[in-house]
Amino acid sequence: MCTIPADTAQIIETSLITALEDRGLRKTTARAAVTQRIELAGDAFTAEQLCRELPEVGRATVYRTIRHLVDAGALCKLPILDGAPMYSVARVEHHHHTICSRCGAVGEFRHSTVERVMRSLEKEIDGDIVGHRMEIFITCNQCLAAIAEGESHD
Amino acid sequence: MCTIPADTAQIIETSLITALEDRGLRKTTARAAVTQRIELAGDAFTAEQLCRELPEVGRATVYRTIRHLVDAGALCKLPILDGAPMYSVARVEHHHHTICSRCGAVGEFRHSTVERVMRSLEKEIDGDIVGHRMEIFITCNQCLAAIAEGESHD
DNA sequence: CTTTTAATTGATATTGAGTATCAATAAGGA
DNA sequence: TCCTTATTGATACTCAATATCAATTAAAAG
Repeated sequence: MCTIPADTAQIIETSLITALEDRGLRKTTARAAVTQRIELAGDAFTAEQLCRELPEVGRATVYRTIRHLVDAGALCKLPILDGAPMYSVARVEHHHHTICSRCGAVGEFRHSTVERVMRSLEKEIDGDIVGHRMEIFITCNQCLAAIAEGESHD
Repeated sequence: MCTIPADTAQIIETSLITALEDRGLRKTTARAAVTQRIELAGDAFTAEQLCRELPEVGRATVYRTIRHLVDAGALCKLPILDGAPMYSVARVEHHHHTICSRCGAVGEFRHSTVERVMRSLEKEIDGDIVGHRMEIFITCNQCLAAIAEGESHD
């Protein structure tokens, strides 16, 4: 039984739910709630966060929907060094991520040089390159400001 | 009570156990067994693999020793996309990893261009860069050979 | 609109990785 | 050798994620 209240249940035509439909999956109330929430939040999130924010959707369904979105290439799975992986909406075809090591905010960037590095590495590497992953750890501007603010109060 | 048999218990002066001693940690039979095993194996490994291979050492101790080695910078923790992280001995100061997506073999490489890319990214990125991580997914030469072998048998 | 069929859901149980606890034990300096 | 403190490891626990499976729902067919 799906117990999603009417206001949450409203199905909005979005790219995430479309990504699921394109894979032959049904457009259900639960999936609409999950994809909508991801899109409205904007930020990166963990599976458990989503579960907490959507108590009306079962955990199993939240996890399944996330997996489908990752399989569809609509979400990126970011393995964090400690703890559960984070997910962020893939807005551009191929990109990398910045992660603020103070607040956890995730950003996206593209850089043509990275692709060029890959090609030049192909000679050095003992096999065929099939993919790569790169994360840059930063202290974001907001956190830098917060730190400066905190110091000025001493 | 430590129940490590005599042959496993032999304490060998190695860089890993030294890394622990340098941090003021005691040279114990259990830690010697763990570090020795890591060095003899050579390959990357998961914590659970180590536990299975060293049933005479308690799980808690295996996990604690790994954590100490990572803290000391003697081991690299590699977050794998699915499942438990892998660990590999850090042989050079700063480097990146290749991971064979077929057999899981982990290699190490350095590339000066990666550092140059970091510097050039500093302008584009919204904050201070404090670190980065990069993994290249490959099909290693052994796997390429195995695939070719398999195909020739059709 | 109703029927039909297969996909989907979600409460629950289960797995698996990793950590906390704490009494017993071992390391290593005095 | 003794003494103090770090270390160990059996156990219980937490947390993330998955498997199970009867009840429910989507949507295609009639």
